[in-house]
Amino acid sequence: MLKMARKSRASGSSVENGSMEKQADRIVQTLKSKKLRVTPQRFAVYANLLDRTDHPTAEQILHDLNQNAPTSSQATVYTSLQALRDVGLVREVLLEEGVCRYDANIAPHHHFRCKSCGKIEDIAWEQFQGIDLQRLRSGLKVEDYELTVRGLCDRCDRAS
Amino acid sequence: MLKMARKSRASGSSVENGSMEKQADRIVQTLKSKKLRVTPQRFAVYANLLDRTDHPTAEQILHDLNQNAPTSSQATVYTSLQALRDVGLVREVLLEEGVCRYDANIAPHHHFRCKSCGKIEDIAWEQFQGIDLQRLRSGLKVEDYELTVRGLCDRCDRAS
DNA sequence: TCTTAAATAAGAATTATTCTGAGTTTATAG
DNA sequence: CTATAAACTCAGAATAATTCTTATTTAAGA
Ligand SMILES: [Mn+2]
Ligand SMILES: [Mn+2]
Ligand SMILES: [Zn+2]
Ligand SMILES: [Zn+2]
Repeated sequence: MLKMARKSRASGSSVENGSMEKQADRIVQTLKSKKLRVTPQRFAVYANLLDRTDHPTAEQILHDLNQNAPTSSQATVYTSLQALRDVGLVREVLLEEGVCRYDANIAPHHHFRCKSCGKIEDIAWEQFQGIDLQRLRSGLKVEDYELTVRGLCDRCDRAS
Repeated sequence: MLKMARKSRASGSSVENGSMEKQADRIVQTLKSKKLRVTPQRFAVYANLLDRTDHPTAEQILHDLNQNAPTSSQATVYTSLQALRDVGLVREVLLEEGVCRYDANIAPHHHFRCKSCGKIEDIAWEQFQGIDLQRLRSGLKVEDYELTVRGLCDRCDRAS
């Protein structure tokens, strides 16, 4: 069970290229910098999330990780996600009722969700500069904000 | 069980004032206009939601309605909310993981959520005019959007 | 290498929501 | 004012997502 993380840190086998190793090292350093122990399960969850941009659910991550060899239990995927969220390495994205999605992109950004296929896409922060939060009711102290845009993605728009 | 809706339509008793009646009539008309049958339970759910601005959960509505006499079952509160949402008379507000809140304010508006006490407050649509959706990646067809602002409310800001 | 606080995992528990099916009610048409 | 049929309600069962419990294992520092 430990193999994977070990392997990523040890100098790789024949087919592995250097960039994957470097990425693994970066993940290890990131976790350590947050005082999180580097376990194979936690590593796998975070690496998986960093590797995708589709804002998966816990269930989808679990399925993806265990699709070949068993890697993490359900409970561990949930607690890994909580730990990663608690230290600010991942955030949750709430756009549908009863569905909690996760995102390793912690830079401020907005989201677009296709009403037809459910696809979620990041919108760069710079896309919406003009937002003037000063005009909010006085008394409210703003810490952060985010825009949610809904509509049709390319594919679904064409199909309809 | 039927009493409440009947009473609201019949010419009122001694203590009732006219505006409550008118409000009840308006609700009845609104439901009819959406081709929803006017049942006491559905009326109660919608009236309750129109009467508050705190974006309650289904559970909170249920509790509120049944606090004196039994009014609606849990299943009925859920299906009433679904029916009201399906015809566009209420919308759901998703700001916390695993919590679905409801809102009878269907005019476009934004939300503020206090990170400390969880209070949710509406932000008028006009507050943020400057948002330029044209700058979105071409290919995405925008249908609507909403801003979520997080921070501290008056009370929590003062207390901290 | 030793030590131990932290993490994992299987399965039970909890919680929110939906489903089922039998009985009731609303709205309408005669 | 009835009769009728589709729509609705409700109790309780079912489902699904997430959390909890606890015994066992492990990462990482001394
Ligand atoms: Mn994102
Ligand atoms: Mn609102
Ligand atoms: Zn789509
Ligand atoms: Zn507050």
